[in-house]
Amino acid sequence: MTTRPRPQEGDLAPPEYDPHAFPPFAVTVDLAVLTVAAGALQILLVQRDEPPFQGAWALPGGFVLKDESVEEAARRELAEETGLSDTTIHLEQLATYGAPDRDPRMRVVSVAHVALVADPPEPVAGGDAAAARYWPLDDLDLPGPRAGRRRHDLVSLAFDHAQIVADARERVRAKLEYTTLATAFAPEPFTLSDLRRIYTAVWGTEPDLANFRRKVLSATGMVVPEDGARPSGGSGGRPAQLYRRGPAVDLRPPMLRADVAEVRT
Amino acid sequence: MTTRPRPQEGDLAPPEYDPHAFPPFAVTVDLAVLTVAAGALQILLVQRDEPPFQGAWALPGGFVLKDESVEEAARRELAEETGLSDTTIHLEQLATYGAPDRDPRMRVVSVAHVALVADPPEPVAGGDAAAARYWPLDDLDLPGPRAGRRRHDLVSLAFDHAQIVADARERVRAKLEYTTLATAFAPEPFTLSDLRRIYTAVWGTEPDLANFRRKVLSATGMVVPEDGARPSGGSGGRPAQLYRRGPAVDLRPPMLRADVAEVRT
DNA sequence: CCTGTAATAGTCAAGATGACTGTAACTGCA
DNA sequence: TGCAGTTACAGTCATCTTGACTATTACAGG
Repeated sequence: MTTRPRPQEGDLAPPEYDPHAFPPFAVTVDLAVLTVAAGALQILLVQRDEPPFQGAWALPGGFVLKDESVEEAARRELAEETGLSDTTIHLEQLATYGAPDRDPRMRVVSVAHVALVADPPEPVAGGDAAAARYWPLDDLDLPGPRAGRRRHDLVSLAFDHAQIVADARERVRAKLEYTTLATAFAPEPFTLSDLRRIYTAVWGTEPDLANFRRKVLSATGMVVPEDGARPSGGSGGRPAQLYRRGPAVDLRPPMLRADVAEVRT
Repeated sequence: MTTRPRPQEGDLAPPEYDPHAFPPFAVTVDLAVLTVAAGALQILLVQRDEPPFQGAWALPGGFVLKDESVEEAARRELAEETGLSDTTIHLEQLATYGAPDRDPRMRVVSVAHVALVADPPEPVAGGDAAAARYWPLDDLDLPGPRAGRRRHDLVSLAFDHAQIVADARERVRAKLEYTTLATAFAPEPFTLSDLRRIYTAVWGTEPDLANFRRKVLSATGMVVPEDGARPSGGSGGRPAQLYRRGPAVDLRPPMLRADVAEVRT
């Protein structure tokens, strides 16, 4: 049995109820705000204005306040950092990161979230950030196999945020397989080519054009055709049918990536 | 902008570094320790010995200590509650639950984990628990559709633990589809019938016998045959080939459940 | 009106799945 | 010893899905 630390004063724990001593933690939310732009998966980062990791790029985030839930804190930070207060934005919990030394200042447990936005506005640098912008994930120094880029060309991230970004990417890659989540990346209305470009950007491989169409259209409820106007492409070629997001959330059977290793460690 | 609470004294946050005020939280881990026994998916619960929810059944868990990671806390609690200190036990993070009122005593954020154990020993009731035992999930009052049981026949859980258990079940059901995780429920060595009984218990539906065999055996690295002894069944019938867990973790293409609704909200 | 480009439609073989039927190897009992 | 019951294992066949292609259609621009 491990020894428990001594009791701690705190206005949240009335003495008559407090059953045990407990160590106080700061709880934060970190946001992996992802979008697809210029054919690449991109993520919102803010440049830190103060130590530690001053000048380094980090995920936006902040403390969970006294009277809000973790989910509410994530929505609030998302609105503050992106200007997107839309409650229809896809936001889901990713995982919680709680190594004792992940923040040198104090004991912080961070609940990371993934948000998927279509066509976001320019981000605003908040109070504690020198700058804010979207970065292609291929430009970041993330754990795991790097595809032929030298390390010093890559942006390195503060704290354990590289791990969080890598986990977020894997989550999204997997979810494109067995959910209709790709539609959350596309501004409405969209064409099937738009949707395929999203898969290409996220997976790094290009699904076969005709088979992709067949799969998406046969998946009931993934997309619904937008009747009426089907504007000209603009760049030559036959104008495409427009679609909106459908009510389905699962994609069954899934659309599998080709090149995933069978054995993972 | 929300007003931030006033600074708080704490030995973890040296004043010269502390950049912001932050509200202190207790951080706990909750464990959903699952096993398959008597043809049913079962979960380890402890009976609470003190208020709130005195006498009610709850998930085992405890505080994350000052110098351990969240994962270490989960492993420690798992060993304390089940007597299983084996590091090979499958333990993964589920989600974090942080509603402000989830514990009436104080502000607690809990990182829930799922553990899968094969053939666990009798649990020991720890210091703050009156009893500890495995319960079939079908006997618990969980959110979501209840299959023809009257509510007052069911055990209700403390705090938001019913939601956590429901989420844990859905996680495990889904993971049996696209990973080889079912083997974690089976004591080694096991037969293919043992493995099929696990799918039956977790999903609530019985995969076709022959097709299940074909799928598992054609999935490279899911199981490896145990050569040598193939003991008699004991209960009549042809003795079965024995297997051990293979190195593969993913099951591609997945083995899909039949009856999942296409549209989820 | 011809050419380039992108969208859409269809074809065909290979692979995977669902629903079966048949055979083998054991135990227990008459 | 042999028969019935039980479980494991093997194989078949139609259907569904996928991967890899090949047309055809509808536009823009010269």
